[in-house]
Amino acid sequence: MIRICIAEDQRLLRGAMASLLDLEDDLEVVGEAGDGAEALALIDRLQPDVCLMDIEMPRKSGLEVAEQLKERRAACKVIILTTFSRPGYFERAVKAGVQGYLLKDEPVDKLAEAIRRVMNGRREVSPELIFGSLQEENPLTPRERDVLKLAGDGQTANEIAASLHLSHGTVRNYISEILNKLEVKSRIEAVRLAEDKGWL
Amino acid sequence: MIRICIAEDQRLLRGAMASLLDLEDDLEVVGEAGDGAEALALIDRLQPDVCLMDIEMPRKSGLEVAEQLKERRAACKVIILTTFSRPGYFERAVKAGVQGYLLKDEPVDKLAEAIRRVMNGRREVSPELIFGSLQEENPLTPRERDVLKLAGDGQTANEIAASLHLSHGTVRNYISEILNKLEVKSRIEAVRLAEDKGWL
DNA sequence: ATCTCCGGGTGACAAGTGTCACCCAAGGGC
DNA sequence: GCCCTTGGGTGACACTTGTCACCCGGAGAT
Repeated sequence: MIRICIAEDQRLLRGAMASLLDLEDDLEVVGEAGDGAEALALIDRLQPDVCLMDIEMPRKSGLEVAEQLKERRAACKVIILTTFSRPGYFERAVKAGVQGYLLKDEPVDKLAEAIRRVMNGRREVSPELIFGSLQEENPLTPRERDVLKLAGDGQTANEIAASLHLSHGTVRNYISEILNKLEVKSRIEAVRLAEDKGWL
Repeated sequence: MIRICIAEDQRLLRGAMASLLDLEDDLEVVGEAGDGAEALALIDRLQPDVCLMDIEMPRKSGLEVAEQLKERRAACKVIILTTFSRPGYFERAVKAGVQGYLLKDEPVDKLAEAIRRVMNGRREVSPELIFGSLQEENPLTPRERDVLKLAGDGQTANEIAASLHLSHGTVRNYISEILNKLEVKSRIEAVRLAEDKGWL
């Protein structure tokens, strides 16, 4: 019997997946979590074989949870299950050593099969990921990311400078550099593009 | 037997809901669509009793579909099923005469019940909507919305002016007005806020 | 010990942004 | 006929943005 935890913030989808997986003879959903922090606690307590993990959840993202599980050398395997085929997310997930990365666009019947295959030591990845995203890695340095995040909140160059203890001019240099790395003409486009790719 | 169509772009959720609803004796899922245009065609062809409708879908949003069904005086009832409790969406849905508006955060078991109640002539609305959103109506005029949308794509005042056949100065007046209606300091914040509220 | 790279900084310029006061024409209401 | 609102416009001002050329000091490589 494979013991499963589900971490997913949309109650509807979470409940629906749990009901369906429970119908399978060899699968058992032992716990459900509605956010990342809860998921981590649940896995600690229940020691399931595998966890289906959404990425964008309140309190702690699925990627953070996966990273922390890796740190603690937890036995629980992780299958990321998300809407987004953002290259940045995928890259981070792989580095966190997850066993699977599936898109919510996959048909339901693939789900149980994927879980079984992962339990047999295989890796499961939705094909879109390999094509679309690989090798399109994050061109932004950590500092540039900091700047861009704040710009995304609508902060002005001066405000960003204050938040980051930099000078006003330096911030503008960073932004200028970001714009030409991303090949766009304004902060707004840069923020949109970076968010879209999961580069934050 | 209640005949149901499901319009939802996430295949996983769509499939899961279909399987679960089909387990109920009095419900039958007769069709599934992955985008708005497909949904409209499907409803035309199959004449189901009720349609579960996501909002943010490719090609045509669930709100557009609902509006067009109303225009054609279609018999099919509509239950909106979405992640977003955006006031603007809810308002539009009500105007389009939908019978239900549920959040994907609802537990699964509510779903079948909601469908039955709607078929009995009742209205079904997730409680969050009433509180959070009502009476927080869109403060933007149609023209202001046009301007803000383009600004959201990263267009400059001049570009927006050209797209809308306005003068550069007028565009800036609009933006200035938008900023103080929305009580924010920059276009970026304005775009974020408006998108978040569903005011587009 | 020198060289080069890198994070950070400066100053100047052109263009874009936000604000404000004010203008004009077309309707609507009365 | 008059008043008021509405959509659009102008011009000026101060500030912010984006770009560019160039400077500085510390760390690594050789």
